[in-house]
Amino acid sequence: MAIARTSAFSEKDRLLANWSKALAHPARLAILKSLAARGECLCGTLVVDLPLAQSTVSQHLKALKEAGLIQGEVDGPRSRYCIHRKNFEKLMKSFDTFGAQILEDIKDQSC
Amino acid sequence: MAIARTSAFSEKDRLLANWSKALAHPARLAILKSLAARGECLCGTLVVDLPLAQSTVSQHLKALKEAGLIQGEVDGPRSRYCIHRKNFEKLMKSFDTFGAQILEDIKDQSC
DNA sequence: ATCGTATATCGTAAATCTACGATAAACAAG
DNA sequence: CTTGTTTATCGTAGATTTACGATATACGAT
Repeated sequence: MAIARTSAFSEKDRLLANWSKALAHPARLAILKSLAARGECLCGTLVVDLPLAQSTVSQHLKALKEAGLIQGEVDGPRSRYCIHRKNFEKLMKSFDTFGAQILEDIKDQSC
Repeated sequence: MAIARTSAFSEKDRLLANWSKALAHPARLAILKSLAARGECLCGTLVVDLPLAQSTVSQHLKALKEAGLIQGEVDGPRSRYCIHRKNFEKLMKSFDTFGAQILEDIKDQSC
């Protein structure tokens, strides 16, 4: 972004845009799917699943965590992650609401 | 991005990530909502709705068009845009499928 | 205490994104 | 044909993203 102009938009739009950004990389989608399929899992497990360096995976995990979509707990020298169910549900609901409104609005349009 | 590594991921994930990226800016969300609410509309109309310069709005429109979420037709010296209903429906379906799978996977998990 | 393992963070480079003004292009109107 | 209007594109600056290796940190094990 340049000279972040985002403050000029609605809170709702900014939130949804932020969540979209969290999903806007295939590695992060893959991480979410992996976490869901495996239950909770260690960073190291994700690293072997992904074609990325350990530090890069760690960075993507941080992004997902900051977006609130996953949570992590320390387990000895390891980190165990899992999906933040409540927030993930909120995310999906937001998308759904957004999409439903659009589709409702255009349902009688010719274009 | 650096040295785009995206080719290493599944086609599906890349597609959804790409769509997410299209939604990952409040201006583009605002444009989609505006287009839906107004039916089709001119670039100029969007410009007055948004706190952005004309060239910036045009850039966002281009991004949405390249993502397939809107379509535009030339109308004299103007451009008239509207939502690409079919692709938008696909987008929503993709999100829904993705989210539903995750939620299904984690439904019995304690985390 | 030392060593090994797992993960986060730092530093950095390249790519991309976002924004703007300036300009080009396309057309209607006169 | 010239003028004015509308939109796209170009050039550019600054911020952010993505990636990696190297290092720091945290802890278990010996």
